[in-house]
Amino acid sequence: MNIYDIAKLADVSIATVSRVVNDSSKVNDKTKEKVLRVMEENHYTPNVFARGLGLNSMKTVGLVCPDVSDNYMAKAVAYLEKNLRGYGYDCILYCSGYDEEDKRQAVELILQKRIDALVLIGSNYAGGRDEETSYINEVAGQIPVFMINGYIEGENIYCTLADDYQAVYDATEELIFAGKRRILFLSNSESFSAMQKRKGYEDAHKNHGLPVLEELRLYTENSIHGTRDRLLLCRNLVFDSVIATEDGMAVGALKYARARGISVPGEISVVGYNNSELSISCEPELTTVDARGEILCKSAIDSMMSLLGGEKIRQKTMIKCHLIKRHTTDF
Amino acid sequence: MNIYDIAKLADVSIATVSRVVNDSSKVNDKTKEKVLRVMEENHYTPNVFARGLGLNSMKTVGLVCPDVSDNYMAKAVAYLEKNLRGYGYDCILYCSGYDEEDKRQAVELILQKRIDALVLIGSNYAGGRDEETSYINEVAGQIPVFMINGYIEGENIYCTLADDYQAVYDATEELIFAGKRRILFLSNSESFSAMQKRKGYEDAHKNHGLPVLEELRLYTENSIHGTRDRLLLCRNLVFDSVIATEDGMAVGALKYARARGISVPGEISVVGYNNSELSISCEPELTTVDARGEILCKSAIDSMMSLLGGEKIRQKTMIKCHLIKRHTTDF
DNA sequence: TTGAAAGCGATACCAT
DNA sequence: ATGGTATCGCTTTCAA
Repeated sequence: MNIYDIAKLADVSIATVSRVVNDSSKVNDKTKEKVLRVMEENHYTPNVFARGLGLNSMKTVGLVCPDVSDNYMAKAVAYLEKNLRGYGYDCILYCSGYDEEDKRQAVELILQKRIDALVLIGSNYAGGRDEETSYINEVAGQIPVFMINGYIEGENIYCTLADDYQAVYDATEELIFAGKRRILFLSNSESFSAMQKRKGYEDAHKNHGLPVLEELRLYTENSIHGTRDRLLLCRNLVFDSVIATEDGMAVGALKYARARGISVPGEISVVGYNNSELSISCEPELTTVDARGEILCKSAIDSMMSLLGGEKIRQKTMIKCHLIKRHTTDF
Repeated sequence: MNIYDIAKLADVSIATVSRVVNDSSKVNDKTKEKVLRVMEENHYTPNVFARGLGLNSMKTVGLVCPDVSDNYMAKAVAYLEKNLRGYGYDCILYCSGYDEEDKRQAVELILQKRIDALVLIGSNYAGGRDEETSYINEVAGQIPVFMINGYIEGENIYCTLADDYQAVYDATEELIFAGKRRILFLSNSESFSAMQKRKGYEDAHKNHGLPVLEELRLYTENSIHGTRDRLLLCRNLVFDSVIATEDGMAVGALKYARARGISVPGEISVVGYNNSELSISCEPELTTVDARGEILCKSAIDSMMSLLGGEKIRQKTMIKCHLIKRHTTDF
C-alpha cells in the first residue's frame, strides 16, 4: 500500500496525499478528511526510505558511546532516546568500545546512515592529543556534533559538560580541611573528564600549599574487585582518604579497607563519583559526586532542537556538579 | 557524489558501479579495480535511503526494551548492538517504558522504520493476558520477532529464555535443605519471568511438603532503599531467608537486616538475581543467580542470522541459569 | 562482462 | 485547492 494506491482510492493525486501526510495547509478540509479516512482504513504508513531519499534526512540522530552497559552512559542513552523521540527523532546506537581506532570507525560508520546529528556520549571522545580527535572535526563539517561531557573546540561542535574540575577540587579541599594529608587519587582513564578531575585534585593541593605526591596517584581498572586487589598489592602505600573518578573504584577501596580491617570513615574517608546505584549498595554508603548526567543531556537536546530549528546556540555549556555526602566521609 | 558521478569518472555505467558496490561476481577484475579506485578517491558512500528504497530494507534491526538504564537490559543492548553490527546490521533503539500502552506504541512506531527484525528485550513483553500481547503477534505477521527472556507462542516469534523457574526452584530447595522454613519471596512485577520465578519458589515448597505462605510473598519496587523501607514497615513479618527476583531488592533486604541489627548470613540468608555489580558492591556480597544474559543474546542473534539466511530455526530455546554462591548464604 | 532503462515511493515545483 | 511530473540514488531485469 503506497501513496499511489491511496491516491487512487481517495480519487485524488499523489500530490494531495503527500500534502495530507505532511499536513500542509493548502488542502480542502473535505478532501483532507477523505484522504485521511482512506489512509486509516488501509493502515497506510509512508515509506521512510522514499521519504528519506527526497528529503535527504530520516529524522534520526546517531548516538555513540563506548559502552552502554556502563551505568552513566546507559542513563544518558535512555534519556536522550526518550526525549529525542518526543521531538520526532529516532536514535540509532553504536557502541564504539574504548579503542581509538574503533571509536573513529564507529563514528565513520554511523555517519554513513545520513543521520541528522551526532551525539558523542562520555568524555572518552575528547582528551588525548588533537590528532586523535581530528576525525570529529571532520564529521562536524557535515552534521552538527554534540558532546556529552567532553570538550573539543571546533565549528559545529557543541559541548555540554559537568564541571568535574570544580567538583573534585571542592571534594579535595573538604578532605584537606578535615585534616587529611595523604589523599589517594584513583582513576582509570585519560579521558577529558579524568584530566579535569585530576587537575582539580592537584590544584586543591597546590592552593593549600600541599605537595602533590606522585605515589598517591593510582591507575586501576574501574572494577570493584580489580581495584581492591590492586590496592591490596601495594603493601607500603599509606593514605588517609580516597577520591575515585568512578564509583566502582571507590567501592573497590571500601572492599580493600574491609579486607585490611581498616574502618571507614573512621580511619580513611572515601569519595566516589557518579552517584550510581553502587554507591548506595555498598557498606557504608558512599559519598559521591553527582555529575548531573540528565541535566547535561537535557541541555544538549535543547541545543540540538534550537540548532535544527535554525537558531544560533552557544558551543560550550558547563553544569555544576553536586557532592552527595553519605557515610564514607565524616566532613 | 553519487553513483552517476562515480560511473562517469570510472567511465562505466551505473549498473557496473552498483555491481562493484555489492561485489557481485560478474564483473571484470580490471573494471572492478578501476571503479574501486575512483570510489576510494572520492570518498564515495552509497546513499542508504536510495538503497533502502530499492531493497526495501536497510539492514537494521529494531531493539525495544522498557529501560536501557537497567543494567540487565543495557548489557543485552550492548551485546546485541555490537554483534549485529558484526553481521552488517545497525540497531535502532526504542525505550518503551513499562506501561502497556507505551510498549504497544513503541513497537508500532519502530515498525514504521521498516526494520528487518524486531528484538524485544526483557520479560516484560510477555506475561499478563493474551489480549495484551496480541500486538506482538501482529508484528510477527510482517517481520520476525525475537524475544530475549520472554515467551509468546506464535508464528514467526522466536524466544530465547533463561530457565528462571528451575533457577529459583533450585535456590529455594537449597534453602529448604539448609533448614529454612520462612523464605521471603520479593518481586516487583508480573512479567513472564517473574511468574516463572514465583512458580519455582512455590513448587519447591510443595514438592517438599511445605506450605506456600501468602504473607511471605511481597511486592516492592526494585530499589535498594525502597525495599529496605518497605521491609522496615512490616513490623511483624518474620522470615529466615530471602529470595529476590532482582539484585536491587536483595540488597534492599541486606540493608533492612543491617538496620534491624540482623546478621547475614548468620540469622537470615539472602539470594539475589542477575549477578549484577550491585551483588558484589554490597556487604556481605550477594549470592545471586546468573541468568546468562549474554548467552541468551548470542543465541538470539544466531537464530536471527540463520532465519534471515533462509534457514528454518526453532522457536523456543531455553538456557540454564547458574547460582553464584557468595557470602549471603551459608549453604 | 557490460549497459540501458524501468522501477522503488516519496517530495516539491510549476501549472491550472 | 489540486494535479502533473521531474527528481532523489540506487537495484535489477533484459539485451547486447
